[in-house]
Amino acid sequence: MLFVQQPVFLCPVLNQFCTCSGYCNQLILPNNILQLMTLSAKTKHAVAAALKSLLPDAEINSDMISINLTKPEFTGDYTVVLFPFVKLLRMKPDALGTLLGDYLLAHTDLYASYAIVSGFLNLTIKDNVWAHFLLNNFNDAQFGEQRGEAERVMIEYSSPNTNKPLHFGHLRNIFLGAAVSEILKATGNEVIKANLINDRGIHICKSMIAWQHYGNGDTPESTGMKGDHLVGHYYVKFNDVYKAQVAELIAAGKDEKTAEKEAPIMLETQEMLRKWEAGDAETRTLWQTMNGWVYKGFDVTYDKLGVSFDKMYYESDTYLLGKQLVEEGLQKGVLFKKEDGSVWIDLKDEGLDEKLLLRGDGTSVYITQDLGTAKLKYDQYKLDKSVYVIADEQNYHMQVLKLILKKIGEPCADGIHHLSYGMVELPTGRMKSREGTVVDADDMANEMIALAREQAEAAGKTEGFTEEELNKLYATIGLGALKFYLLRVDPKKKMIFDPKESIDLHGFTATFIQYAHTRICSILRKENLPLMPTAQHFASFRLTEEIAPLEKKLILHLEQYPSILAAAATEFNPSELCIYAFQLAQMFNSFYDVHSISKAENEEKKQLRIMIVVMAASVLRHAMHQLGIALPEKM
RNA sequence: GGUCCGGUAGCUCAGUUGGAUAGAGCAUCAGCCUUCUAAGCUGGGGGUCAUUGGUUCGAAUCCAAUCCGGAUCACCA
Repeated sequence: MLFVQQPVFLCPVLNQFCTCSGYCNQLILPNNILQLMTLSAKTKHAVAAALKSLLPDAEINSDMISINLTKPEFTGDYTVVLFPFVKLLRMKPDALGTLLGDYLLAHTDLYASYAIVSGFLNLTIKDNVWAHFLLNNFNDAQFGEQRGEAERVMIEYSSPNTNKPLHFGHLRNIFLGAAVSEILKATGNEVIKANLINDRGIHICKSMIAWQHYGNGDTPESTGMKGDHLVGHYYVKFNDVYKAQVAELIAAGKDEKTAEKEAPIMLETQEMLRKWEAGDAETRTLWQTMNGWVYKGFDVTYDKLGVSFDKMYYESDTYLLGKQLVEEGLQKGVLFKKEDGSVWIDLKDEGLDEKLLLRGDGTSVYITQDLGTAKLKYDQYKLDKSVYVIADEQNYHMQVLKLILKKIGEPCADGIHHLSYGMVELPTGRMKSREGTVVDADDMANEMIALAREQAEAAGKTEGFTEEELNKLYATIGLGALKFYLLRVDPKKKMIFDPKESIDLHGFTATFIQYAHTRICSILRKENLPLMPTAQHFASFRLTEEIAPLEKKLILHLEQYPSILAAAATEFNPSELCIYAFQLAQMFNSFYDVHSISKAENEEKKQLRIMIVVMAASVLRHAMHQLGIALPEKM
């Protein structure tokens, strides 16, 4: 089995870390090293070595060598941009290109031909290099994965409040966190998936108060409602009552601020929070009961979405942490105390403001507990990295958090990374659960599954399935479409979702990719082959004919997968895999339309094409698996 | 007001450290099912890359200014 290694060798030609293992001074690399490098990397090395040999005096650094995929309208596979050298070497692009092209052809075994078009050297890779690549990798289910120095990474995501059900915006967070976890695992890291539940505070008490007053003893069992939805219902109820009371007080002559402070239900809620903090038995029991309902509801949703966690943190356990860190900071002189006893940090030198860390009465604020939790995580797991999947509205908060830890001298500071994502908005603006303008996560999932059913039935695709198989299939398609829809966009961009328009099952979607996969499965069934045929099946394969353009396009794209996966990992960006997989499926569909496998021109073509589609299906499965999307064999 | 993020086709989005004539999907129009699954394929129309200036062989990409949208700057969480 072949794995792309972590770049750990300092390459003498490129003067940077890469996979060449230091062999690249020699133009012909040892076979075992060659196999580990992508053709793009090999080409970069070959060009570097060629320039060094041809023009030993020229000062050429690796940044100047830019290797791109050749644009489809030109002949070639990889393109070397010649302009950066032109000025330095005082040579015309064509002359340099010829020199370089001839040298590469004479001294390496990779290129069949070259062409120079207005300053670009287009290199065509030999067909047998592609054939080798296929034979070596076509049935490697782990193609693209890395086994390097693993880092231990915690990824915190989801992190819900226990006063309402999950909504569409949470789904983006959950899918991002789950996908990034898988991507980091596939690139050689040890991943701990964590969920920090916000289970206490005034907002939790709001649903509790409303339930006490208006709940009539309702339970999930008595009403048949999912626990999180039942509790969420009373959260909305609280706000309705609160608004009415405030309006009443204003009508009675109070100003708005006073009215908001003095609304009876708000006073009751604050009293309840005080009782909770004092450990009042009755309050705690109610709190546990209602949170229990919510957790049961969340479990159902997480289970349906196919996500899980390795470690749960509860804010009721962690909210008192962090005070000790503040003490340390005071002793070190990093923090200071104001006259009223409150503790602050001065971040003006960093372009920020002063920030409060402890109130005058010694109680914590939001960021205090986050400081403590960051340290707790680090101490428990000795993390190299700690990733927080949190919406971009908290960019400032996370920046301050990291800065404070750094100033206090906590070792956990360096590993903290905020995976910031844009909010999902409705055409009318932000979703507000208080106002009931949310798209519920459970509803959304169910609607997507129903849509999958509707479209399958309309297309007459239900034959040959049992009812059970169909239900499973609709879930795979519907949830796949939902995940893909939320993951295909660059995380940092905000999204607008219009509930009136359903999520599409055509075009740039998971369904499109799933469909391409089922077509490949269908081909293999017809050929009586398993999804992963053995290498022996192709033992007699010899390439004698030219590889057709649509065949080559697929092979070339497959060869890119390891670098795409690696980029998705370093940038914490699953959307790169979405785009990659969609393009691969697209290329397959075009290929499929033109080249038959069952009726291939000859046995050689048949074998070549089978290797291509087997590998395409395998890479599609791998890429989609990272996103939590399954690919059915039939649909 | 300070800081940060964004502005690319009617809509939703791609566009690697600056590279060739700015690309997909949706929508729209025109074709393609006796042939491995048409949830598919092929083609057409559709662009002042917010604006202006700069940097250079070359700018959607880098710099500056301006305009528009959003987030944030609490002894809330």
